Amino acid sequence: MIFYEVAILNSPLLLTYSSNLELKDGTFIKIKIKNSIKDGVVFKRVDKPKFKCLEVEEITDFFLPQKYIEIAKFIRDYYFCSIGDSLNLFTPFKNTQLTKDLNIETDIKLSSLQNEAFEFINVNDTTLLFGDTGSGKTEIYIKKMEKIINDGKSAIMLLPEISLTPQMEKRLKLQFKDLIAIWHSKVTKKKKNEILEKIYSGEIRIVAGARSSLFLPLLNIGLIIVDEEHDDSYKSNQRPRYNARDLTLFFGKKLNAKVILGSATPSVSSYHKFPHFRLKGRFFKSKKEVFFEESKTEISPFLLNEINNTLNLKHQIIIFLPTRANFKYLICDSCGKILKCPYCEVGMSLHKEINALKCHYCNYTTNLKQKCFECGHELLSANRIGTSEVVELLQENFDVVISKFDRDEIKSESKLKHILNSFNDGKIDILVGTQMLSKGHDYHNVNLAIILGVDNILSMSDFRARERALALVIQLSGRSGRKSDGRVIIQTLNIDFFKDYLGDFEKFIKDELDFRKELNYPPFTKLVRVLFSHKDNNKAREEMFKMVKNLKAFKNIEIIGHKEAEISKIAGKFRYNILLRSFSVKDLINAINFSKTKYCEIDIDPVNFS
DNA sequence: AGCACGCCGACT
DNA sequence: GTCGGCGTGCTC
Repeated sequence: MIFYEVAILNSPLLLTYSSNLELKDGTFIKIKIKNSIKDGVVFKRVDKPKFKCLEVEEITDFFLPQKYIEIAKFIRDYYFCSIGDSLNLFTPFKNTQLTKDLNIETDIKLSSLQNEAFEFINVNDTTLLFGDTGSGKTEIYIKKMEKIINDGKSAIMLLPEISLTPQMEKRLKLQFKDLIAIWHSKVTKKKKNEILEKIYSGEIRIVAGARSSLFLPLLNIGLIIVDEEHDDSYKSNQRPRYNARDLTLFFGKKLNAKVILGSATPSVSSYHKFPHFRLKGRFFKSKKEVFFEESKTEISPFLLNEINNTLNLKHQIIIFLPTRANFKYLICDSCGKILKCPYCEVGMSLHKEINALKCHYCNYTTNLKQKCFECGHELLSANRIGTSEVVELLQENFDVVISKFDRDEIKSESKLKHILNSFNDGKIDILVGTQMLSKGHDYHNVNLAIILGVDNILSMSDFRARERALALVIQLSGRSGRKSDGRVIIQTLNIDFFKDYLGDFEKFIKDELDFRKELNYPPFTKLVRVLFSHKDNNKAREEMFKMVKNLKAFKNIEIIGHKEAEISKIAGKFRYNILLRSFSVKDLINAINFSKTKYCEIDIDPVNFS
């Protein structure tokens, strides 16, 4: 009998099992635990233990190569999860892969500037491709992928889930035919299995997809591209809270693959860390005019007039708002309290079209209440303005087709395709939407982009609020006038900020880096959030204090704050946060390892502080 | 006494 | 994670 330590997938356990056979580390097996069959991965061979142990139930032909196990260990150590949780991210390899020599040719011709970028990528392990909207980043990606395929390797291209646009898909499929697959959460299980079989057989050599694509079993990866690298959706918001963009660099080093990070509005930290190539200019030379309206969020007579003029010219309009639904909480006219979710400390959002109140954190839904929860008063009024209300308001003023474009409206991929097609075919005149609007969609005939409520993003208590707000406004502005002249109207009380930087994001990054250096913020330091959540409020608070006390014994780390979370309750659990900072990653990780308690969740490099 | 529920510790 | 043991507390 040979004994093995086995990592149980999706579990903190590492248990010992036996087998007559010699098993390689990384072999996927089935084992019995408390009389039920679970999936496990052979982690390492061990000596015969003192306790009696069970035999392995089944040995599969799935496995992870040694280098991937090393990556999994890194994820375990860096993001503070069990090896089982870390291994669970990966889709295993299967012993049938074949490598085929291929010679493909795309019909992409690069401009001389694009060729310069191509050469720049060749001489650097990691490149930040800082290219304006429409400057031709995708052509460079395609050309690079073509070369990788002809070198006998494979490639992964990461995109934010939401920006896996039908256009991008069409474009890649046109160039790479059956060599490429698209992978994201909305692909059906059946389709995913088909894709996997083709990855195993070597038919598929490129995957373009959301962050989970990084963990697919492509053989001999030579290139990993992270498009829209600034996007926060690369960060997972469940354990392990990894950031796929950051992990890409570790994958690149381990697998000896080239990494390209691309964005028109790169993150301040990527700009600081990696050599960049600047791609300026646009293919469709067009004029763009930016106007500011110094006001709070409202559809003003000025905006109505602008909309009217654009419609008269038979052009289309996009209108952005920062949150879905009506972003509208009900407030009691008598006691002034906001109607809150019974399970979360957040206001219930008004969804008029289904006559309901919804909690955007736990999804609790209730009928539209007529009375105040607190005092029973019957006159409730709403503050703030959301997509539904804008649609309603515009519909009263204009006899045109107006569609919503947010997470409530776009529930499936077919719905996304349908609305985008209708919009590009001119069947819809105005699109009113949230962040979704900004994600790389190619609207041909949009001449007016209206940006509302950006001050809500700018004023968030988060050191990246300025970066996020400016990037969003630039991305949205890029949606207007892609093939003809465009107008952009920004409603804000912070005109100076946008005026200074809208035309020069690089200047913003440089100023912001000075600012962050001064204030000891990333990328000059490392931040960690530690979250405590428990249904017993006292328990959650006490656990936080326990860890704060433990942490005080360690040097070179700073406890920036420890307090009740901004959203103090979600789904019935009370929440507390500790925010830590250090110049030394090592000291920080060490301190956490020796201070953490059972109920804490560690969030390294957080993007969300609430 | 009998049963439901929730907490906690073990699982190899 | 998930299961089962056990203690608390309520009902018959």
